[in-house]
Amino acid sequence: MKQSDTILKDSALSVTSSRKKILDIFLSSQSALAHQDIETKCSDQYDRVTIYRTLQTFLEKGLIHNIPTTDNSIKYALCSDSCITTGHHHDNHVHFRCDTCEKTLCLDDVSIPPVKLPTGYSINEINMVVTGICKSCRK
Amino acid sequence: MKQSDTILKDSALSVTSSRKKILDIFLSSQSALAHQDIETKCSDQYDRVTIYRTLQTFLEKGLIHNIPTTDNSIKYALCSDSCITTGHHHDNHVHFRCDTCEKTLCLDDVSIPPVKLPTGYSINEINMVVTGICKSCRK
DNA sequence: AGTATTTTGCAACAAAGTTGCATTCCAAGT
DNA sequence: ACTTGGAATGCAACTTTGTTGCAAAATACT
Repeated sequence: MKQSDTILKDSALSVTSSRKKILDIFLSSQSALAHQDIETKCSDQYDRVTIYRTLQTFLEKGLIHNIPTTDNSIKYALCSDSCITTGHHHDNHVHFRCDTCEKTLCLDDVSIPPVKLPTGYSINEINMVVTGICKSCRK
Repeated sequence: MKQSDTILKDSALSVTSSRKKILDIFLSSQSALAHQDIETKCSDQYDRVTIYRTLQTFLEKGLIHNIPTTDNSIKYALCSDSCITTGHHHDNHVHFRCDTCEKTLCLDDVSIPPVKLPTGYSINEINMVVTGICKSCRK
């Protein structure tokens, strides 16, 4: 696993303690995180504004991608390695939200099936979020 | 097209002017609406709180469904006729957000393609949001 | 180490959403 | 049509979430 320092440098970002911390939180998290989650995990170590700006920066640099939700929050998740290194974004995987543990996961191995739209529509991005019960909660 | 009165009664909701108004707004709208849109279209005729509660009620009764977004808002759209009358929810259609006009549409005729998840995951709901350029903006 | 540039924290603000409660409105039965 | 119980609304106050400007601090580069 890459170190946060290296990842930041590779993305042409200066290495600051808040960025490292937030990136580490993502690296060690199994599931997608909302701004609020980050704030909690930082144990109020950093200013709210800093977290907003850091997430914004990470998004712009393609370190993380966001996942649409229906609960007025935005979930963020690390882009996979290939996604980071190539620079070009292709979040072609399905997202899963568990109704039980309420975690949102990237199913990196499940790619979004093709869909055919009526004539006249051109496709830029496709997002697929599946809800249900996840593997861990199923047991 | 059903009258708002009838729809409300069919859903066992008492008929009030705010509910009728909000339902009418949905009935006459081509695209999905956010809370803010409703507020604007009501021209401040009703309290913000009333709109929140009305949308909540409509959601619970299955009159409308919500569409996930990545911009910290929730879009709501009318459920299709069959969806309303049967009572049982099956928003099996694809949503489209136009990057140009920024409207979000229900593509009622486009159903979500099946997706296969790894063993252990059970599916409850699937949401698919496609972004791109819509028919009207394409011209 | 010194310095230009970025990043951060603070303060103040704006917007979005929630809650409790008194008042008003609706619908069901007479 | 009138009454009345229960539901819906509006208001006020509040919490949470997100934004902006600016001074202070940290970073990267020579």
